[in-house]
Amino acid sequence: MIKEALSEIQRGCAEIIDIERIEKLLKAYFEEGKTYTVKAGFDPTAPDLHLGHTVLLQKLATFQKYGATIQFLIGDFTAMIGDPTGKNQTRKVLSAEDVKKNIESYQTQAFKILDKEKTETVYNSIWLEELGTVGLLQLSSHLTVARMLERDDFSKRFASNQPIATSEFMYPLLQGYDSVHLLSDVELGGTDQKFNLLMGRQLQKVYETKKQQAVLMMPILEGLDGVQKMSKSLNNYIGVSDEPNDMFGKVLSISDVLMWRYYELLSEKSLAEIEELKEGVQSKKLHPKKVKEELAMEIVTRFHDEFKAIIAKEAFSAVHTKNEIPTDIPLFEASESPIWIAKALVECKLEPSTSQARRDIKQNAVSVEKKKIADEQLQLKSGEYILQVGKRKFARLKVK
RNA sequence: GGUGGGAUACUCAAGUGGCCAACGAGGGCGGAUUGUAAAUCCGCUGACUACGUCUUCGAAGGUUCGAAUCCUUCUCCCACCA
Repeated sequence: MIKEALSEIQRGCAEIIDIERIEKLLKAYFEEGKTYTVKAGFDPTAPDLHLGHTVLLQKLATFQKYGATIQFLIGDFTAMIGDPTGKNQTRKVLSAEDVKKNIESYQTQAFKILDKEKTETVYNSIWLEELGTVGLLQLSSHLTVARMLERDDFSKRFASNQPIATSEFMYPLLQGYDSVHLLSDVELGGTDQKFNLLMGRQLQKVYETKKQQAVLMMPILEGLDGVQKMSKSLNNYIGVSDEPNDMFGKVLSISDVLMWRYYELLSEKSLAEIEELKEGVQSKKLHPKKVKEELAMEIVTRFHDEFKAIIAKEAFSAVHTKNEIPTDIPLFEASESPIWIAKALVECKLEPSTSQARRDIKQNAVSVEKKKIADEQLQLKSGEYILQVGKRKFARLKVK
């Protein structure tokens, strides 16, 4: 029982520090029903969650299954500094208002995965504001500049003469202090958080809390391109609020190699099952596309429901396999009649400019009513048209 | 505070008076192929109903028939010294 739980917890992890402690916590839970706390911090800067975030959330949900209470820490105070991790630039400071605004949307999305009953939401502004200047100075005496510069991201920035704000040095200390205050048993974070996470351990010791949190690090999920980390700014993400059709399509668009990564980190299937699928594909008993579809179904079902997932799958196959036109295309109304095709494409937001539209027409990428057009001077007279650019951009246009 | 160097399109990076809407690479987009996979090949990649016009090379002025390129001022960044 404990073993099973432990292996489920270990799955997909990049690194675990002090796994013995986790084992002890599990033992206490199974044998005596004792619960424990798992802390995870959230920087309320990105109100739109994507699958990269859910890797961590899913792991938290696993802990909840095995007796943990999640300390869902909103870094409303630290967000005002901005986590320097992985940044090569000083981050813009968020206003208190922005922070507040983001939290709500963040949580509604997070509770699609987490069990609300076993989650305790805490805000670090409460104790960090109380800390005061004296407390802050005491806290900062526990970390030397040399130690701080050991950190990869800082040392790189330092070496390449990029600015590092003094406040950024405070970030790991404050995050660590959160663990002191919350008496966390375990803390979860991304691999990029290692330094910050370990700081919590160290500070718990310094402040004699009689706890030393175990640290569990999850890998950073790659985005759709398979190379860079999933992020909104790189536009390579699958958002938890994406429409079913979009979500399904995006999963299908990832590469076969990346698919296994997603399986490991996002699927609920057991590792054994995944291994079986892998072998099936390798021995050519299974078509990789089928396997990918299965993953897409699972993900869409999680964030929407099974019915919608089935619809999405059908819509996908209609459009891409049978080459039909999707049913849910946006409708636009032309500003004039007749309207020049290039202008029409811009008005339907299929193209950013008439120049681009013309180029695409030249390249044989534009269809009207499923027929490729070659004449870039084409005028659309009154009627309704289905316009298409490339393989996946559609719009319906009404010309008066 | 002193002395030098730099800022070019989404990113990196050429270009030092006309041949520059600006080499090249990456990315992106499109076409062929396909499973909206990978790999490969080809084309496009400032705007404008366009063999032309307009706006772009940190900002503002100036010199010139003509400037990304020269001059002046300003802003930001960096190096070395203090």
